[in-house]
Amino acid sequence: MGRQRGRVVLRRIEDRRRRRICFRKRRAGLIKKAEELAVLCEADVGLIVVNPFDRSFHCFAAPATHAVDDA
Amino acid sequence: MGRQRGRVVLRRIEDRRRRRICFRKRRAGLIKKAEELAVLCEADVGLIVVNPFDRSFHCFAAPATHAVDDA
DNA sequence: AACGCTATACTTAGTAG
DNA sequence: ACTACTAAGTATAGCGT
Repeated sequence: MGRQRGRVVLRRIEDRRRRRICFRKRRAGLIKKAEELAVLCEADVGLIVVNPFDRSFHCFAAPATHAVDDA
Repeated sequence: MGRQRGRVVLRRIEDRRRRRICFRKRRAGLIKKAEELAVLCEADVGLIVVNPFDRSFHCFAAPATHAVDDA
């Protein structure tokens, strides 16, 4: 079980089912990384990912998670 | 050498120098992940990261890397 | 089709130059 | 302060459920 040997080839995944699964997993990973960058380094990060299967989209904006100094 | 033991704590890095180094490394990693998601899954991805140290920013838009069917 | 597992690949915190 | 190295942590491809 587990992953097979071999590097990830940077090319469109032709098989629709595998592409869909990969999308779901990597979108989650990307959003997590964006949140981490924003928190760890106090950076403003904006991210939008469009789901190619149903055209819905996920949006992430880091500034909202910062403490706002509006004194 | 190498990394010390311990999980990454999701909290602002207080030391400025370490925060700066972390920012550069993680921004590069995040952009790479965004590109991979776009190519592998043919998804539209938009990303903007503002450098908290000089307010410059990096922008990434995935649709530009897709083959555009404008026939 | 979505969720859990896990072997393997990838990222990165700290160090050295 | 940038580049390179590398140990250790993290993400994920393929499989099973």
